[in-house]
Order: sequence, then C-alpha cells, then structure tokens
Amino acid sequence: MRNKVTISDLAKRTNLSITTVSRVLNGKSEKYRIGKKSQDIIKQAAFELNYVANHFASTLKSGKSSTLGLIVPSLLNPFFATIASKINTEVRKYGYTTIIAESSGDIEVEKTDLKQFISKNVEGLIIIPCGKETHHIKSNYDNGLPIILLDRYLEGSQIPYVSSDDYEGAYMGTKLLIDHGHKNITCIQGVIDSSTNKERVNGFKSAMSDAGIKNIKIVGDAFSIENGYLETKMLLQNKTRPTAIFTLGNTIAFGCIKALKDENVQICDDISIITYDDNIYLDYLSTPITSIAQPVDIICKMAMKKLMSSIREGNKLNSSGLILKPEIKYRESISRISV
Amino acid sequence: MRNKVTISDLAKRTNLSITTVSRVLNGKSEKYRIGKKSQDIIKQAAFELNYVANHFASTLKSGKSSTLGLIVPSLLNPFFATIASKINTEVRKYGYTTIIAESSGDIEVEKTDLKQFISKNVEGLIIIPCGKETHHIKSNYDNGLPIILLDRYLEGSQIPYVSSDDYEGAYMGTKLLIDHGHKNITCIQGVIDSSTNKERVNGFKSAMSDAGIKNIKIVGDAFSIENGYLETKMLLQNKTRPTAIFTLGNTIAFGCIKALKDENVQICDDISIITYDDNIYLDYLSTPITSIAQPVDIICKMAMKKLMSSIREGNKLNSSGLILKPEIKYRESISRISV
DNA sequence: ATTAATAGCACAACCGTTTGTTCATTTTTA
DNA sequence: TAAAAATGAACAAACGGTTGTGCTATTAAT
Repeated sequence: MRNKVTISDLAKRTNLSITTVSRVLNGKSEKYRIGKKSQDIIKQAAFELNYVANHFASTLKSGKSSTLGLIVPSLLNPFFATIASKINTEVRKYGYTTIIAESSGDIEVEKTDLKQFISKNVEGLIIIPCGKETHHIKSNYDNGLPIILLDRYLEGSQIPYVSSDDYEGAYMGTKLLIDHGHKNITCIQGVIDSSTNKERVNGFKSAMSDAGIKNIKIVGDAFSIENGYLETKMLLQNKTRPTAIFTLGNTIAFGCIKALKDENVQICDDISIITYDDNIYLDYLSTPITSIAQPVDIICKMAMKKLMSSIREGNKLNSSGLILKPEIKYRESISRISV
Repeated sequence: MRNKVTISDLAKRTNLSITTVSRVLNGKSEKYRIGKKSQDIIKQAAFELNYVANHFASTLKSGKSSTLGLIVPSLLNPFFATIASKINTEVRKYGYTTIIAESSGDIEVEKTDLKQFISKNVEGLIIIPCGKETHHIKSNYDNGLPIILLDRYLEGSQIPYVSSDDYEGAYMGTKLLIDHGHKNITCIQGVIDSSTNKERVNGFKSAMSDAGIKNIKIVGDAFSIENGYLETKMLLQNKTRPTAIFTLGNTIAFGCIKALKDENVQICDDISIITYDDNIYLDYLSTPITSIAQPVDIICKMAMKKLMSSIREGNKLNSSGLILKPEIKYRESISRISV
C-alpha cells in the first residue's frame, strides 16, 4: 500500500526535529526563530518528497479543520447545483474546503449528514434546510457552531440566514401578471412547509388582494417537475382555464411546460407563465419564460462573508436574516390581455 | 465554544474503560467478549449524550477514512452535477462518504484538489480528468490508491475507467444524420485534448468516410455554451450553410441553439441538429433536440462497483476500461432531406 | 479439589501533528 | 569580562480514538 511521507520522514532526512519541521511548514518560522538555512532545507525536502500534511492528524491536534459543510437538497436541481458550485469556489478563496452533502429532501438524511459533518469538525455549516424541523440544527448553532441558512429559513429558530425576499419577488411577479390584464391566475406552489414557499404564497396572495381579485387559486405541494406536471394537467381539465400560471420554482415550471405541451396549449398565446427562480434553460424554450431571479451570486457571497467573519472573529453570528432583492428577468411568456 | 463529548466522557460516565467503550461502539463486542450488560450501558450513554466519534481521531489511528474523493470539472454543467449526485448516493449505500471538488477545468486546481484528497486519506478516487496530464493521478494510482476515471480516460496511463463508447455514439449519431439525407454536416467539438472528444471526432469522421463523404468539417475547441454559440455564428456566415450540425456536448448544443435563434434559423426545418450527451432540458426546447445519451446511471454504478471491490478486497483495479453503449434519444431536431 | 478454559475488561502504545516550554549557544550590553 | 539578551532548535505532552495483549474472576473439566 501507499506509504505517505510524514513529518518525521522529513525530520530524519533533514536532521532536524519534528517540531522544527512542523513550524517551518506552517509558516511559523518567525515566531519560533527558525534559522533561514534550516527553513530552506526543510522546504526543499518537503518539495522533493512531495509532502502533504496528514489532514486528520493536524486537525485532531489543532481543532481547526479548515472545512465547511454544505447541505443542499439535491444537486440534480440546477438551482442548488449552482449554489453548491458558487459556494465551493467562494470557500476556496478563503483557503477552506467544502464538503457537500445531499439531503434528498429527506430530513433524516439531513440529520445524518449533519452528524457526519460534526464528526469531521467542520468549522461552519451552510444549509439549505429541507424541512421545518429545526432542533438538530439549532442545537449545534446554540453550541457555538457558526451556521448559516441559505434560501430558506427556519421559523422561530433564530438561526441566521441569507435569502432573497420571496414575498417581494412573488408580489412583483403576480403584479406583473395583473398589470398585463390577468385576473384568473393559478399559483402552483412547492413544499408547503418551507419558509420560501410560504413567503412566496403570501406575496402572491397580497398582490391579488391588493388588486381586488378575490378568486385566489393555489395548488400543488412540491418543488418538483412531477408536481408541476400533474397540477397543470389537472388545471387544464377545468371548465375555465386560468389565463396565467405562476409556478413557484423552476422545476415546477418545467413540469408545467411539459403538461402544456402535451395538451397543445401555447405558452403566452393561450396561457401566460411566470416562474420563481431563474434557470439558464428558461431562455432556450420554445417560448422563453419570464422569471423572478434570485441574486444567487450575491446570496452565496454574502453568506460566506457572514460565515467566515463569524469563524474568524469567533463572534457569534447575529441571528438576523439578510434579505436581498430578487429581480424580474423579462422574457416572452406573458401576454397582455384586454378585459 | 462547543465541547464535543468524547469517548472518555462515556468511559467516565459508565465506569468502563475507553477500550471497552470503543469496542462496543464499533460493533466489536463479540470479538472482544464484552458483556451484554456493559454493552447496553454504553449504548445508552452514547445515545443520551449524542456521542459522535471524532472522525479525525479514528481515521488517524485506523487509516480507514471511509471517504471517497470525487473530482468533476464543474457542477454548473448539469451533466457533471448529475454524475456527482448519482455517485454521491451510490457511495452512501456503501457506507462511505463522498467529498466533491471542482477543478473548473483547470489542471492546476485538479492537482491541488487531488493533494487535498490525499491529505484526507481518501480510500479511493473518482475523477473526471480535465486535461491530458496524467502524472499527478498516475503516481497515486501506482502507489496503490484505487482510482477510477469517469467519462474520460487518460491515454496511455493504464488507469482504469468507465465511460461510454464515444466513438460508437458519434458514429451512430452521424449515421443517423446521413441516413436522413444529410451530407453537409458540421461537427462542433469540445476540448481537443480530451479522450472523449477525440473518440467522438473519430466516430464522426469514420461515419462520414464510410458514407463516402469527403467534405468533413470540424470546428470548435471547448465544451462550453460560448464555443457553441461562436462557432455556430461563424458557420452561419458561410456562403453555404451546413444542413446539419453535430454538437459534441450539451453545453455546446445550447450555445448553438442560441445562435440559431439569434439568426432566426429554424431547427429541423432549416438546419438539423443532434448533440452528444442527453440533458433533460433538451426535451423542453422549441424543437426538442435528438441526442446521444450516455447511460450515466450505469456508468456511475459500474464505477462504484469496481472501485469498492478494489478498496474492499485490496486487489488492484485491473487497468482495463469498461465501455458502455450509448443510445440515441430520438426527438424532433432532424429533418429528412432529399438530394 | 485442582487445573484448564473462558468470559470480561483494562493497559498502554500508537496514528501524525501542534505547541508550550526548556535548553544550549551565540551575541550583545554594561 | 561577566551577565543579560537573543537565537536556534528539541522535548514531550497532548488531540481522541483503535487494538494487541495481559490480567483477573468465573466456570468447566478432570
């Protein structure tokens, strides 16, 4: 089996002590006054032997793992994959490493993942929670582990989060539809328990009420293609079809689009569509779909900034949420209808 | 700061030795004849204190990290994100954990990632190599670390891989175009150095030659939307446009589609398209694009099977490649033209 | 009633680092 | 020139587990 070169190999080779080698390699030569010559010898040897410190040993001793844990529902969803990727590159800038886990939307898996992360001494956690259960997260947060929630927050948990203003976004989207003359709008929602969904639904409702529209229809229960597909299929059975559909997530949107296609309903011409969450592929569709885009990039950067400062300065993250403004990506899926 | 409960906390609490606690918690009670009563006491205590073994300490001692490293070019590309997700869930079944790194297509990053993985004692590596450089990987492989390449292989490296038959796939795709009467076909390729690309290009060429077509046009140099976009734009400038385009990757395809749209060229009617790599979104396009789909699921499962057996039995992976058959996903982007 | 076997558990070394402290030299200061 | 300060490097104790081996009480065998 492979035999890794250890710090003591370097010590032997250079005729210096393990201590000295460690210090040089950790950039503490100054602090401990290691001679320039010794430094060079050690560095050279480390290079020649291609030495890489055993991460476990150093972490065990120092307690610093330089590792952050990220839990996302699924990488299959491009929205989350994008977040994972951005967080990943962002983390790298700080000299940290990310370990990624997928909860598959299963709270039990999320708990297991969390435990694994803890056992790996992660210094901080970025979580897109998949349920409304908060205890497993909260207990670690209360214990002093820096944690930040992304995209969704956990009600009443006091755990800091960064997300965009889902209420506002949904309000904007709905208003856009209304301003185009739509009154008969159906909203296809995602996981009912999620904060994200709740906010969006509220935004939708408010916009409708504010416009004096009484008939508020909300259907669905999952952020999935299937949900979008099924609900749309059912919608199309109704005697009076809606003139517009607001899907609260891009997977839902794609399911909806599929159903519309199945039934030969023209997007925009027959039914207008707007969806929450942008997705690059929305642009390539037969009819490009207008969307409410979250500033994913900023969200990730902000989250990392907060998290890292908490880790570095050891100050507890203030439990407030940071909410960014979403924006509309105008495309061609909304028609203007006259009453 | 959070103070984790350690094994010695359990020992104290149960009035048993650290040794005994460790053995019980590791399921070695039988082997070391620990009394039933002690077992219960220990398990109970562990449960109550929510004990999680320090992963670093145990790995350090045992050498077994139960961790696999996965390096993909980028999670932004749904194809790779899918692989990451599948590998991730597959690995979980084996009781292992995956750590994911993105090389961003940068060989230097790939090297750094690799080093990090090594320092984390990964027991095995799954890599989608981004370049043609092989040394950093090969040296670890030769050292006895189980490594398996996915999707692409490294020429002359003898490192085992699992991929689909790119030559065959490209041949099939090209033939499909030819069978529909196309002769003037342009192929937009990806990274020229990659094995994947080479095989596909060869498959394309062979199919063309076999059909007696002399005029073989190949352009492009990256698996990116931009490359697809730019090359297509240029193609459209030519006096005689091709009647069909074969894009060698789905990102390229999307770039191509965008360009076509820009120039108001109708897919299928004006120019036929087929692309390598399936993508769920290909189905939602104005004209659904026919593709050569790799059996991603099987590829991931096979790779894991090989890798795990090598890790478990300690037998060196035989350096052969496993090549699976791709298949055509028929959609609506190819027109039949008469000569 | 002895001795041998077995059950039940603890000792202590070790995994590869980090780090407070100590020790020996050399240089500076008075 | 003796004492103080600065320089350069090593000792040894952790970190939190794992594991070969040894020790003591029972129980079984003779």
